[in-house]
Amino acid sequence: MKHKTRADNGRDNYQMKAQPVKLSESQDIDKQIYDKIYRAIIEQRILPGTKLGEKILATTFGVNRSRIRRVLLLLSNRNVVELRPNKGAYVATPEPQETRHVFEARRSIESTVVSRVVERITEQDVYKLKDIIKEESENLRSGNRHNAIRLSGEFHLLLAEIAGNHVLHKFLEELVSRTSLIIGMYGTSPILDNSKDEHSEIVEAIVSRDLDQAIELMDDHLHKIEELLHLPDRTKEKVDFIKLFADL
Amino acid sequence: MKHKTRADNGRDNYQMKAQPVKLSESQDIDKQIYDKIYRAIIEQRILPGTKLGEKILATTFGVNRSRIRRVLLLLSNRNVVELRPNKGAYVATPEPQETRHVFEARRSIESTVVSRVVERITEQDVYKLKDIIKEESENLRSGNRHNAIRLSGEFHLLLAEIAGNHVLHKFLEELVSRTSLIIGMYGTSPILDNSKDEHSEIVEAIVSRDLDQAIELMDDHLHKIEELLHLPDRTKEKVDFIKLFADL
DNA sequence: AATGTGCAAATAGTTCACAATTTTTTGCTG
DNA sequence: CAGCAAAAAATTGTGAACTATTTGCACATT
Repeated sequence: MKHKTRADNGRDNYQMKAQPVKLSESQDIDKQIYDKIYRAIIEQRILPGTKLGEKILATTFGVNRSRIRRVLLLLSNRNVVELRPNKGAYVATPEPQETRHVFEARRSIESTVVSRVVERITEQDVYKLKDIIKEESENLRSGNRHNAIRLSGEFHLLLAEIAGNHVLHKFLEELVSRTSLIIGMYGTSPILDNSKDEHSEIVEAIVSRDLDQAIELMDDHLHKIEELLHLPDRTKEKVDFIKLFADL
Repeated sequence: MKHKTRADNGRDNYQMKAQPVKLSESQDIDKQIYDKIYRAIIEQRILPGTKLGEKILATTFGVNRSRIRRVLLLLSNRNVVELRPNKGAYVATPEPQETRHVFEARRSIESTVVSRVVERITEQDVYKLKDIIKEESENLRSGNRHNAIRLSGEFHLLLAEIAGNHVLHKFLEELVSRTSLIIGMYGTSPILDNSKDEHSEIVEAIVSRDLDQAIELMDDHLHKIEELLHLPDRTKEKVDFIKLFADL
């Protein structure tokens, strides 16, 4: 009961500051650069293993090298970029083994996501989901692979958004991008082709509020992608000493 | 945070970094500082909201300020620290709402973890788990709260390690530390007291290979913690405009 | 031809001074 | 002495110079 005279002038003082919120400039710049590099990687415009030199990136984006370093550090923290000390930053090259872990994690998280989505989905959300699927198949038909890849990821991320759990959404963001890298390395063509239909089925199950069915479809979908990967058979594989000992 | 390689079983994957690799020196320093700050936070030696000044940290650890900045950036990327532009770094202060998301994510991930653990657990693992539980209750009895908190988290992380999925382990690491912060802000005393018994029950269910029971116990355990939190009722709360708009 | 050595260029990593911003202190006024 | 404003101090943010390490290349050696 300390704020007695809030009726008149007190209140106005606070609200004066309201409008000009203006996020800190430099944080924005960092994020923009981060997003651009991130996007280029997950759309497979830059392939796994490619070196990301600091200088060239700095001049490309017209910023100081230290900014680039900061961004690369964060990208590496999300396993999209690999930082080799004194060597530089490289687009991450997921190991075949990593695949199992990533997909298991995805199944775990996305089944929870689907449960929440079944509870919370609105009509508007359905439109958004169908929009993405439509775009996905259009881009696929017109041969725009880059967009198709991104969109097939965004379908899953939109679900996480609808689920309304920020934590799960953020985790899934990382998993989706790692999946992109994995597909970039070991993917086969049917993966993207199947994707859009399976996405449709999942949406159908969700709108008919059939939780078990929706979860199962999601699970199958993720299993199928994993199975369609062409992982090198490590037992028969000829050892690539160069790569193996590159940094030891 | 650290897992010394389990000596024997190469049953999975990643031998984590063999002996003579010799990490780049400075990476090591960074990690040490990161761990120290991290630990201090999750053990609640530094409370949520505390400012982490760059200069004081730099002199404390006897390093350059830029090193501290790098570490703080990474800590903020894991939601343990909040970076307010031009203001500095602060120990994160989780919102009540965040709690729901964190616990939902934990239940999702840890039920998967438990499934894998039931499949893979060895006798040795059981010893390790029981060791932690024993230490937990000893520290609790002797009033060493800091250690008790950390150990109750490490129980869950050890399970994730046994599960053998690095991705889930890393996610859980973040979730456990955020849980520590949440308990630091909204925790009530019974949380830690119950913890060790519930951990024991979970281990029992796991060793008897009772998957359903194990999952249910884990789920209940996490639910119970969440329920024991004393979250402020946001709907009745008077809005503090000053604080709310402090930085806009 | 394959391996080794040394040097120069390129690249990554660190440091530090200064710029920008916030916080604290001080001093003034009613 | 409360309230405000200007000045001072402290802190965060940036960029560029400097150091350290790696890489590429020419040339020498066996």
